[in-house]
Amino acid sequence: MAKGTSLDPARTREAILASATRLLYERGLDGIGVAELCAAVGASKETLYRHFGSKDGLVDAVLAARSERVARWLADAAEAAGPDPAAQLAAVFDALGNWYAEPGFRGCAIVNAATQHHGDPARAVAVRHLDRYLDLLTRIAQQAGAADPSGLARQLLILIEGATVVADHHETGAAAAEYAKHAALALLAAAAPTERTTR
Amino acid sequence: MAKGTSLDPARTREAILASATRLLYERGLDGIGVAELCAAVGASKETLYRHFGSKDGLVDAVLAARSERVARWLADAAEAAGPDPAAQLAAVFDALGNWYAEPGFRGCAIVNAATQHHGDPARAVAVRHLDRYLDLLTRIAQQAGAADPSGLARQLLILIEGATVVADHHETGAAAAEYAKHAALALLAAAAPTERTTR
DNA sequence: GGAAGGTCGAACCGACCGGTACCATCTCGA
DNA sequence: TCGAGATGGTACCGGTCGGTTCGACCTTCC
Repeated sequence: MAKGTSLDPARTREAILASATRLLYERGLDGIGVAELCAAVGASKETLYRHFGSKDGLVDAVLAARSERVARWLADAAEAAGPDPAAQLAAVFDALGNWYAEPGFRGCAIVNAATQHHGDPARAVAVRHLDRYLDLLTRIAQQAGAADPSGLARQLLILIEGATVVADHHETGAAAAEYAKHAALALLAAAAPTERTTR
Repeated sequence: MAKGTSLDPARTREAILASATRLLYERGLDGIGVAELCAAVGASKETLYRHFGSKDGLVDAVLAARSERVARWLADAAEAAGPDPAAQLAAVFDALGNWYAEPGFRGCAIVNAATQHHGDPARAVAVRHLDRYLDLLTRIAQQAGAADPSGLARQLLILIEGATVVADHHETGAAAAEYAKHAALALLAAAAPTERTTR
């Protein structure tokens, strides 16, 4: 990018955001400095600091955008599986499995960030992120006619996060997602003994 | 500790190890420097570097010792519950729940370390740590007469790690452990339909 | 044409990092 | 009594960090 070649300040902001999202995920929040971040995106530090105020501000923006994107991606995967709750749940874990198998997979960026910067505001983003997951899972549990949709959703959330951790630190590829999927379907079947959906 | 007051070099090493274990867990691997670490334990940097060679060497020693301690703690909890596999599994998650409820709980130190320093050797320690968990869980699954003990153990591992993550980043206290325990017992019952153990 | 504003590139700042070197001090065993 | 060894304290090193500032440049709009 040439010196004053700015088609749009918003465009610059998005370019920084996209590059930072990738690099902060690959290297960790403390694994890359502002200087290198700027060099990678081709922006100057002044530009970055005018758009985001500080490195923490940039991290916040990255995490918030990523949380929203990931939650929508999972919800779309569930919706695309049709009306059957079991199929929706299977689709969620299949989507997770594809994610785990991607070459650059490093666990959940939001959870990782909350682990690295254990205080605020990364923690708040993580809580909100898991709440988004719970919303989706609770909806599926309700559609399945579970006796305790909220409780089942929390169990399913534990399976999702556990599979993500195990896929990152122990298994390779989608194996963890497969185990978690079978566990999730077993729990769903046990919680909603009737075969038909509530409708 | 006064200047030359050294009862035993091994004692000094253990003191550094204990203090570093606590502080590195509370603040994160990159959240505390060698200087502050030394000040906290009352040792000089020269002493620390003579015992551990480098900060990474200290971290390795801390993680290895912690992994062994935690694995033994969980195995003891299971053993203390008697011969019934379901009771052993319940005891494991109850122990986890007590851990989650402790004031300074910050997730699994080994997994956190592997997340922060994603490369070696923290990753190797994490793999070994999860293998220790798998050993215990496989043993329980076998005693329960599960058709696929290894597969069930992997599902249970996912529940443990998921509960730990959720307890750290979303729930408070032992709630996550309770949900995970009920899920684990349901999976165990489904995998080993006969009520009696294989013996 | 000219002012305004976004941008790059680089220099710079103070703080902190991991790691090394040196020395006075203390304990212990010969 | 005296030397050997472990230690605490301190100063220091090169490097990197997040963040600020400044000047030159380019584009856009009036």
